[in-house]
Amino acid sequence: MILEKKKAFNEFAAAKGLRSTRQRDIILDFFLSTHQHVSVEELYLKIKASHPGIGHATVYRTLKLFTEAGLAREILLHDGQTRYEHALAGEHHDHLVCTGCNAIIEFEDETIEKLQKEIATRHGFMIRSHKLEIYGLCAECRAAQ
Amino acid sequence: MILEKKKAFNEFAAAKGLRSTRQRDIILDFFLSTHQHVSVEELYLKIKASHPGIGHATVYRTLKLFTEAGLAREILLHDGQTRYEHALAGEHHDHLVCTGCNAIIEFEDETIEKLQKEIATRHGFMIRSHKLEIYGLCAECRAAQ
DNA sequence: TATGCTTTTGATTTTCAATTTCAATTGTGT
DNA sequence: ACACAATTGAAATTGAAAATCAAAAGCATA
Ligand SMILES: [Mn+2]
Ligand SMILES: [Mn+2]
Ligand SMILES: [Zn+2]
Ligand SMILES: [Zn+2]
Repeated sequence: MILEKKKAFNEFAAAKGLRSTRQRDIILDFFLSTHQHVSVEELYLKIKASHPGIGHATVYRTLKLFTEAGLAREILLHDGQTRYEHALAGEHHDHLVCTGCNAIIEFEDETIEKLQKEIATRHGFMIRSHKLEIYGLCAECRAAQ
Repeated sequence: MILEKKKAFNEFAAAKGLRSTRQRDIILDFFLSTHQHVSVEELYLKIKASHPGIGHATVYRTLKLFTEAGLAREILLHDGQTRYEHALAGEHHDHLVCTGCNAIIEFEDETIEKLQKEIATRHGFMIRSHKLEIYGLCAECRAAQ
């Protein structure tokens, strides 16, 4: 799993003529070992603990590279922080976001996806991407009210 | 239409103990006479032309008030600028956003709304709001390719 | 292994939207 | 008119993200 992702990134880097650097290896290791939906700052701080030399800019740049390589997906929720999640080829999902505890629940709905395509067709629109986010309170936060 | 909105805001202001000010009247007039999905900066510049004294901060603050009052809805698309649209009581819609010409097409789909509720229920989640944005190219931008 | 060229890095600066600050101004009840 | 709280707006601040650029590192070649 992790090895496959590393291989995929190496192939992407080779195809693009990118150099292999210690920093990119470290950032990839940390990214692959995080939970989903990590923010750049969170990842940066985690890395900094054991690799104090690595800078903000490199983390920002490298996550963009991972996205380009298809390993990561950028998530922009309503809190002004860009987050990244692990992207799996051919996989797509949307998010339920708890405004109480910031938990994120993933879901997929084939019917919703299909209806979106129909709406786009009806308007002569060609879909490139979409985002569906449902904000509210998760079961625990509702109980804690 | 416009008079009703003004009345609605006055009632909200009265209930909240807000004072009636020249600035809020002006900003409301301009907001009500704009097209949909206006950014704060766009609205500020429009107002500034005839009312140079009005400041950024007041426009920001007042649009937040309109949102609280239910006259406006905040829209955060992928361009880093908060936009506001006219909110109509009981009305909801989502957006097709053209990345070519920045056109925004509105749509409603009862089935999608219903499916979202079902998904939320399945996860014990209480919905407070949601956003569905479909990004891509509108018919004209496709043709112009 | 050394050379030379190019990419990459990271401290720092810059950007930009949005918010905060706070002294001056304004609205409102008395 | 007065008192006092709310409001305003210029300016400063914030925070995320991008840009800058000299130094460091990677890599092809000798
Ligand atoms: Mn996810
Ligand atoms: Mn709209
Ligand atoms: Zn929660
Ligand atoms: Zn278009």
